[in-house]
Order: sequence, then structure tokens, then C-alpha cells
Amino acid sequence: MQARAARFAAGRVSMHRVRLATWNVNSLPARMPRVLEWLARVQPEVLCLQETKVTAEAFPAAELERLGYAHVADGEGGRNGVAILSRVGLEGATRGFPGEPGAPITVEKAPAGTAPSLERRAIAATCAGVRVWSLYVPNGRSLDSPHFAYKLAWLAALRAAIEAELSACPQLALCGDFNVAPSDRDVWDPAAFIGSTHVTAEERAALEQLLQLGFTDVQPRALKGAPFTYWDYRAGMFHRGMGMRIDLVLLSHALAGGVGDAYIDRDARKGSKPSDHAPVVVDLDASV
DNA sequence: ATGGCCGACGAAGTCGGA
Repeated sequence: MQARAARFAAGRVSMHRVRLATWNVNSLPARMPRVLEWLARVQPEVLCLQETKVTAEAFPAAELERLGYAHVADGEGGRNGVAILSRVGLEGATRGFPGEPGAPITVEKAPAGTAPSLERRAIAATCAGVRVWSLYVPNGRSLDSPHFAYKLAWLAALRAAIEAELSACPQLALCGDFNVAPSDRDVWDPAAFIGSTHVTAEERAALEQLLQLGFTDVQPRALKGAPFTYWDYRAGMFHRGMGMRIDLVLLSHALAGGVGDAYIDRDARKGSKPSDHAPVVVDLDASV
């Protein structure tokens, strides 16, 4: 910090405002009209996307470039897929992370001995001095599913990779759909989730161990109602306020002190053909 | 109050999501 202060005094470090956002769009091709409208309205410097459901080759780059956004993306079509959009530069992109486990193989669909397959759930890049990760944590499906063990293993491996990343990049932001509600306050009715994924002690412990590396779980304000980021499409859950906060922005201590406004853009969940998730927007000060 | 919605894939019905 003293070194940074000295560089700042010498004029080689400048503080700048970064509007950083994360949004599980549930298919970028299907969501492009909403995403383009949202970018033009909210004007984030950086947007992390999850569930893009599009390969890197088919990524709709041209329409985003017209709004001034460069991108890095990784995807497999059909499901999963992550990306980062930035209008303040993108450097040093990495896909996945060391030690990342693969998804369980459905026995009926694969020959015996088939190796678990890596999914496209993590991408990182440096944007204006901030190391940004866009993460899509596995769902887990049910407590007795192999996919639940995969979720926990994936989070444990992520923690190990992030521990190394944090020592190299003090200004570090972990953004995305964590598929974990950090506390009972983060679901509309804790009783309704007993026996379900997203709220178990194991999942919350895995998230807590990530936080204990030195991150703050930014608490965004709600535009209306409780500060949830996800509402199921079914049964009018959104209009009944029956949601969850599972999309998170975790900021390293070097960034957490510079947070200005932080909010969940509930309006993006309204209207025609919305994603089932709302974007989380965080204004922060970073230094270059 | 997860049967009930939505998207992908592919061209009808499943799967996955959380």
C-alpha cells in the first residue's frame, strides 16, 4: 500500500471509477435484445456473463463491439458458457483453472472409462487493473446426486486456484452465479429449501472458505422488495417476491474499500423475455 | 408453491436449470 501511495504521488497511479456487473443471462443468443438495451442504459465498464450457451466461435461479437465492448468468451453451445465484456480493456485472459474437476458422466450415455468432461464455467481477464473472474458454479441438482459432490469439489478447487491468483493480483473481483445462497436471509423462505441444494452447510462452508481468503461479499441494495437476484420462471415467483440471492460479487480487500453504489437491477427481470436472473451492479474505485 | 416456465436440441419429447 505504501508503494502504491508512492507511485500515486509520483503520478504513475491513478484512481478510476469502474462500474462492474454480473448477469446470468440464460442464453446470450436468446437474450441479446435485452442485453444490448441494458448495456446502453446502465453503461457498465465491465459485465460478466454466465450461461451464455454459445460457443466462442458463435459469440455475437459485432453487436457488442458497436456499443464499445470487447469480449473474452468460453462456451460449449447448449449449456454453461461464460464471458467477460469490457470497454476498458481485456488482458491476460485465462479459461478454466488449475485443478478444475470435470462433470460426472452419465453412465448410460458414455462408454465405460470415459473421463469426466470439463465444462465451461470460469473465465478471467484483467480490465483496467482489476483482475475479473466470471464464474458459473455447478448447480448440484440434488443432495444425493454425483453433481452435488462435483459442485463441492469444484468450489474446493476454485478456492485453491484463487488463493494463488490473489497473491498475484491484489485487485481481484470474483463475479458470477455461485448457486449458493450465503445465508437464510438470502432465500424467500428457508423452510421451503430444507433438503434442497444451494442452502446446505457444506455449500455455505465452501463459499465461506473462499471468502476467508480475503474477500467481501458485496451486499447490493434492492430496487424493490428483498435483495434477490434469481426468481424461478414458474408460478409467478418473481411477482410474489419468492427469490434467492445467489449471484454474487466478491471483492478482495484492495477493492472492497472503494465500493460506491451497489444494487440489483430488478427491472431487468421484468417485461418481455427476461432471464430468470437479474444483474448485480457494483461501482468501485480501482487504481492502475 | 419445483406439475405450473424457459431454452436447447431438433422437429416431439427430454433434459437442465435452482
